Amino acid sequence: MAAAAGTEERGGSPQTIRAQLAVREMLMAGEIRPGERVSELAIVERSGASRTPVRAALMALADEGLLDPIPTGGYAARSFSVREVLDAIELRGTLEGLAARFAAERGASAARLADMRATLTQLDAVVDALQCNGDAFEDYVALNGRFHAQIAAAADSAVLERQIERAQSLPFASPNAFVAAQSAQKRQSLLFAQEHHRCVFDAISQRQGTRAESLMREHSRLAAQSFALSARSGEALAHVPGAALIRLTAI
Amino acid sequence: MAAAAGTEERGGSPQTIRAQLAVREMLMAGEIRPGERVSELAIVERSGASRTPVRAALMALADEGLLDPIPTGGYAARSFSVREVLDAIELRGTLEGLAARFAAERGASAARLADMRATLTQLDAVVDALQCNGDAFEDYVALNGRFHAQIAAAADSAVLERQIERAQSLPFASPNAFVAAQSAQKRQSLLFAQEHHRCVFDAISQRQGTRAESLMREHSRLAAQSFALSARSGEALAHVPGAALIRLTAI
DNA sequence: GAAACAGTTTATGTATACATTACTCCGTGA
DNA sequence: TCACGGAGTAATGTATACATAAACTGTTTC
Repeated sequence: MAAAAGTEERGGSPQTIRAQLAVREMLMAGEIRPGERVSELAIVERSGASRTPVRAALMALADEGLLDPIPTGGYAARSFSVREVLDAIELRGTLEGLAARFAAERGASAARLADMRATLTQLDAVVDALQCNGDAFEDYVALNGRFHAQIAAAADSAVLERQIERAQSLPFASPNAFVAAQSAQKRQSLLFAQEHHRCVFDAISQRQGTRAESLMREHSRLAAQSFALSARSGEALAHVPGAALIRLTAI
Repeated sequence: MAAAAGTEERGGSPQTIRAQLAVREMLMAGEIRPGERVSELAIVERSGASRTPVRAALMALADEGLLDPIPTGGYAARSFSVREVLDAIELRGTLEGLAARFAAERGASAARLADMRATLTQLDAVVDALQCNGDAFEDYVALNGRFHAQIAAAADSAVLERQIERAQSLPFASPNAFVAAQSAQKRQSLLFAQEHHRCVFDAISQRQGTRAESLMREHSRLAAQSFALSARSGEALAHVPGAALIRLTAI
């Protein structure tokens, strides 16, 4: 379900999608371990689709970064180091920073700004609720993702939006989603994050491109720090298993 | 040949590569016009490969941004506006700016720095030669591409390097390659570009991350201006045909 | 006992046949 | 003349059969 939120309008044929989901499930369930070869036949048996759409699914997943092509043929499940995760977070922040700049310089429409403001208001409510219980965390993830997507869209650049989508599709773009709600410290960082969101929004609506960009990058640095902290405290493994990485977006 | 320089180690099966080349050739030759549907059967007849590898090739090209998926199935040749080209150039500059920062902050190895210095020296010679005749322009494109690739590699981040590769693979990332040599004004801009290259290199070797990043972004702005000028003077079309866009890298 | 070679098995690369869907064209009716 | 509908065609989606290459295992030899 969490995965579905990020892949709402995934293009592709029905059987190809089924095969993709099967691979994701197998990775989540740990049936395929990092570094291990992903056999076409195994996916065929699991998904019920034939080899052609399975091949298409594997190609797409490899392109997404979830699988690694093997030189002699076929694919292997990838594993990720903490440093790679940090790089991915910074990369995403850089791209979204550029988007924030574009949104500010090109002048986001009043309708877009209103939408973003609405999202921020909803986020406020969810963050408040999170101070009491952790149940609303899925909501936070969804709303946060929406806000970031709204900025990417406000940049009004299909080229950039596409690239951001790709950077997000990196499974490790922000894998701290599911740990972030665990400690009080993390909840506190969500308050900071929400403050950042508001600052970025203000900069965009005031057409301050440079400021919007640097704020967005600073925002991503918070996410990186938060993840680095988790990694150091053992909440995240040095080599995070692919299973845990399907989760999406936070901070 | 120019295309081959950028796609040296393209992975994939033999027949898939043949099919990809066939599509590129058909786009270059204008046999497929922007917006037009790319028929699988046409590629099959042209390339000699069967439908399975042709499908794989089309998927890869669509992923590269050269083709657009049609909702009901199949792909269409894309066309690009001047603004999209400018966005792509700025995007690439932003990513390479981040790479320059990483290279500076993480400390590129002496060997890497020596390699970059060697490339710069060769570039100097080629730029000098270009002041006399335009024959050496292919060399300039190749060397320039190598320098940029060296920076991407010096960042020592597989995640970022991969993303840069993708941004470069956008066919319109810097399509002014083949027009840049035409006028004396353009040749002059290559001198500026080379000056930028040296500045970026100095910043990296002096471990000045922020300066390296901003210099790289400024460098990309030069490329954007150069292209914008070409576009305004009619050297580039408002909607550049895909044919002209297979060319790679300049400035 | 270890290493190398050969045979077998299993995997992917490739080709093609079949099914299904979308688009087009022609005809009929208003 | 225009609009609606149906049939035909051509496209992609899917499945499977075949070819080839790689990996593994077993045996043999040093």
